[in-house]
Amino acid sequence: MGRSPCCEKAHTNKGAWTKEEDQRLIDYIRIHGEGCWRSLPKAAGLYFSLPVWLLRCGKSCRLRWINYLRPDLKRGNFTEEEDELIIKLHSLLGNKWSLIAGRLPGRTDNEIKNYWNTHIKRKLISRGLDPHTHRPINTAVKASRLDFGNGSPPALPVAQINLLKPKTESIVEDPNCTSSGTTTEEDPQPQQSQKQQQFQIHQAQPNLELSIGLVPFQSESTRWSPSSANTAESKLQQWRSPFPYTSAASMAAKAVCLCCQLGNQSSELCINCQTTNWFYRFHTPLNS
DNA sequence: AACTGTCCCAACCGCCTTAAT
DNA sequence: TATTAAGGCGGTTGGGACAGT
Repeated sequence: MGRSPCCEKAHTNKGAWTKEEDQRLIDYIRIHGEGCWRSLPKAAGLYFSLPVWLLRCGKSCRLRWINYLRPDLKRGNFTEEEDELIIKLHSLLGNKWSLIAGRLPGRTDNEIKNYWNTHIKRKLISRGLDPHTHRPINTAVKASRLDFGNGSPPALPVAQINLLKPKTESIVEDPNCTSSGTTTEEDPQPQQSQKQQQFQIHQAQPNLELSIGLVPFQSESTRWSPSSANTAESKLQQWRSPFPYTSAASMAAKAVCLCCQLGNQSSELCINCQTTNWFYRFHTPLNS
């Protein structure tokens, strides 16, 4: 019945890896390649090997290889370009670290996750942006009241307006707020209850999950296929596909310009999007 | 020098999905 | 088809490094 266990859990090592363990793992993967972590520990002599008992489960081997030993890892500090790209990708994908890592060659999901929690969060806060929602912290509630200054929102193509329609449920979790509960830098809650706030914001704001379809010039059928439309990967694909990006910076910059295009079809990078990750234009009068 | 607090990151934990039996 | 464990992922934690007192 079922699979046989890869190792005896009671006899596995935990904690920091030794150089010897690392070397055995590297040697094995150099010869046999990645994959089949299940059989690796025994084959690599990491499991029940004498004279030194080095006991690691396949899961631990995989983690060690992916996050630390892989030869294609970049190491070193993140560049400004990488910072911005991570911020842009996070605004689209949320805490999908593996997807974000997939767009940053040489970086691991664990590395990006750590870097986000230790650096970028603070960076966004210092810019006055909520690291969960990527919206301006102080204007979030005010902006939710749909004050468009001249009394009407910026013009959007009809198909895009449909995509931006809020869901019909009265209270729905913000899809961009599914991140960890570890953050402690939250602003103090105002008098209003959280549910009331969610309701109010949700009533007034575009559905961010849907608004991610940043592909104004694709046909409706290719942009919104029901089977794939809701996955983070498909959103990213939709966002990325029309442009042959040549660098992280151009990729990130183009993403912002796309946001502008939602409103005015202009290829110019608007100043509001530059400073507020494009949410600005939906919440605040452009000329105020 | 010793202590304390903070930062950082490697590694672990637990859950969900996929695949083997 | 049911069962079971591997694989993969995001969240969390432990401990070393460092700075300040």
